[in-house]
Amino acid sequence: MSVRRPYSPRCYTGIFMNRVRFAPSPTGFLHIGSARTFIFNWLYARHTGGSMILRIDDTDLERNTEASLNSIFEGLRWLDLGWDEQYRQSDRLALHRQIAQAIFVKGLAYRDFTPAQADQGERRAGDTWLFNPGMREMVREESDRRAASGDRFALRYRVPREPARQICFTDAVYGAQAKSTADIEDFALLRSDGMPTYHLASCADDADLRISHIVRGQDHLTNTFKHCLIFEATGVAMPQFAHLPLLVAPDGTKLSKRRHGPVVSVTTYRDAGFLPQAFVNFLCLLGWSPKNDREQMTRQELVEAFSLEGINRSNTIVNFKEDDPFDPKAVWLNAETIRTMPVEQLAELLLPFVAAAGFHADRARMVQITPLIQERMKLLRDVATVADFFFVEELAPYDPAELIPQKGDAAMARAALEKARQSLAATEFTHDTLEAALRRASEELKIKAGQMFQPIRVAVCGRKNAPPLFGTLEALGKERCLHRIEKAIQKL
RNA sequence: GGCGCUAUCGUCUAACGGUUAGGACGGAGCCCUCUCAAGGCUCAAAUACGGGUUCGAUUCCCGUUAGCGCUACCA
Repeated sequence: MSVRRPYSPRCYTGIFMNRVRFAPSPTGFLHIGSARTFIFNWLYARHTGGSMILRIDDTDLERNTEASLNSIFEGLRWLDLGWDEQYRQSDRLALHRQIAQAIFVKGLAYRDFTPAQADQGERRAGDTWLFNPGMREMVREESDRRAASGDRFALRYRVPREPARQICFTDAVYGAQAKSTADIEDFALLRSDGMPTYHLASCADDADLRISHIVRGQDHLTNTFKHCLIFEATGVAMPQFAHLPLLVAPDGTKLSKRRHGPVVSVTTYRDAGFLPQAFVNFLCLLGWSPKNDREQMTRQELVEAFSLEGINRSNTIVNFKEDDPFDPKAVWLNAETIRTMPVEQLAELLLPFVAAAGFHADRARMVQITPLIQERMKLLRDVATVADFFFVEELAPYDPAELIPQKGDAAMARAALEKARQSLAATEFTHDTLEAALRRASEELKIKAGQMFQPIRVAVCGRKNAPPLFGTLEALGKERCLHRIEKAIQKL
């Protein structure tokens, strides 16, 4: 968990410094949509030299879980972006109640003693509900008397009616927005258990933390009118809003764990061997573009290129399938990142995946193997399927027919392997000498080089498709290669 | 139902009213090549529909359709 840091000196330089926040509620694992929201906030903060604030919005006591909180921190830590300040809403309840009270005292909110509706299924969607009759108009004396007598109530915002008026704001992404108060219901500020609702807590904290830009999912676009009313009632300046298009599944429905499974969880990508840098790059491209056809970008390039103007307005499909849970673009970006990574660094990252697959390799060994598999991996976990034969003593059983070369037969395979055994036994195991020796051997046998190499490849790797032969032989070492060739000859 | 938002290749997207509608991923093919990759080249693939405005609409306006979001003490 990140330590709460004091304001950096730069923050003292002025009240005009941008302040953005990411405010997840700990009611589930870190969702990729949330991760994208975090990233966009972070990029905006870094691009403008502002501050990034993490605020845990945990006012829903019923649904909060410790596991979920851990998952959020785990996911954010993996993204490796960091933040400047950290808060927890549940530490700030006094502030929320104080703001609610202030709104109530101004007459802009009222007590609603109607019991909470448990039977929402009964309600027909046809009705437009605005407020509970009798509650909005209740005289203050009666309201006070019932409250004093212990009747439970929710505190509701008294949305202006008769005359209704337009609530307006300008969204940095969606442009000018307006909605009549005639279409806004008297939303709750405090629940009957005294806990603040999301709307109240969020606005109170945004105001108190002097958030300058609220960058969040488009599902909040219509909620923003309510938030405008709260900011107005509180008498603070409104922040700027920027709503992000939603991430949806290939069928167009909202991403959800229940329907779409682990593909919506950030840790799934981490565990499969995505690199945070590639994953962040991928998420940035969902609903934002630098408008210059750039796609592969470093973190620094993203910070420099990011702008709210580059954000799109339509929902974005995360293109996963039942049998292939990862968006091909994400996989490609990851593979590109793997390919351009320094060998030592990649080798280091691969070690835990090797261990997770039940193999053993030390750092030096991994550094030796990595160049051979680097451009053959899309995800770090692929090391288990691409390099398995480097890690085992005895190869898993394979079909001896694989040993037979193109346009050849078992006799040719046998001749090639026997020649190889003899030749390799007398050869120094370095790439160039191996190549020279085996090419010479194929010439002596009067067969094509490819017909010579395939039986050897299958003999030492246990399959036809494998890394380049000479480097592989070198990495495997003479003893092991000769042993495997011997076993292959026996199979024929 | 009400209110709001959105609509360019399969997907992510570009195109301050004038382009053969561009790029990327994925797909197909060819080249390279010891297999597989990687790399190079090529191809297929889009402005939801209908009206306007305009000399000219992907672009501006209206409508239709579709999708998404919000909608009584979830966030």
